[in-house]
Amino acid sequence: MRIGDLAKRSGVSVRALRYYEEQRLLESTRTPGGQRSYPEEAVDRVRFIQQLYAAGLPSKVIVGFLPCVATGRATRQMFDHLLAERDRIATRIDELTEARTKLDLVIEQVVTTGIVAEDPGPASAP
Amino acid sequence: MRIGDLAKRSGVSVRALRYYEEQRLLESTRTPGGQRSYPEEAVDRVRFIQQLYAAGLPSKVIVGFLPCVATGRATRQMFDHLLAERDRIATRIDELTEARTKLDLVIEQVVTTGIVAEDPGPASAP
DNA sequence: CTAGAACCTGACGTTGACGTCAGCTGCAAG
DNA sequence: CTTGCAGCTGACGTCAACGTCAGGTTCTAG
Repeated sequence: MRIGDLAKRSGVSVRALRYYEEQRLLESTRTPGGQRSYPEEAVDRVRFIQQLYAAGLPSKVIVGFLPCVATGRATRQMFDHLLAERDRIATRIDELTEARTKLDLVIEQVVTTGIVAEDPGPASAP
Repeated sequence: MRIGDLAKRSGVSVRALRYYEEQRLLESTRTPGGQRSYPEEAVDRVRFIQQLYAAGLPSKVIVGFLPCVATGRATRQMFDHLLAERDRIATRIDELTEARTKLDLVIEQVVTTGIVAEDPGPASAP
């Protein structure tokens, strides 16, 4: 598969894929002409990388994790790191849940207080 | 309350608070000497801002929301915007949950496959 | 009254994940 | 063969949310 196809199938830009390679997150073989070629599994791998990015992990951390993912083995240090990041994500989920709840409150407030036709202005009495 | 106290109490840096003011997220009165002074509610407000930041909302969007929060009123457009952001956060939560699940799988894999004393190296058979 | 901690503005630096542009090359179709 | 899209490298640009430094002012404890 060529880089443009992988980009479309995984939903990221061509530039992003080259960046991932630069960061050693993604490998490719090359055609005799020097063009990148990817196997099918690359699609899943890119999606996985995107998920970890979305979870707030920087590329250097992801690079450290990929061997564990591939082999199922890890040093003590990497294992602890895995646990720590898992907890960080869990915490993040809690924060987001709280934020969503607060937004829900605001939305409900707006619904019961009323939707206004024009700009409410700088919050003074009519 | 002075800026240093607010920083400690809300857990953000002094620089961040000045930045919030610059972005019109936070107001302050000034002492005759020109120093910022905050009321008690500022602590909650800063925490709220932090939560929205953590949820991935950029400052310009937050600025738009603050009037709704304060007044409970919104234009149709702002209301739709609120709903959209709420959904974005919900989606984000789902993504994070999936990422956590995947990390859990990796962790379990490592636990059952074994923790290794040294660097596992470039993934070859022993 | 004075030392020094806390504050002020203004401006430049940082970081990560790409976007974008330039200039060149590979490759499949007609 | 040539057209032209897709790909290549290299390098600079961007954007947000601050960090940090300089050079000066205000506040407060003693």
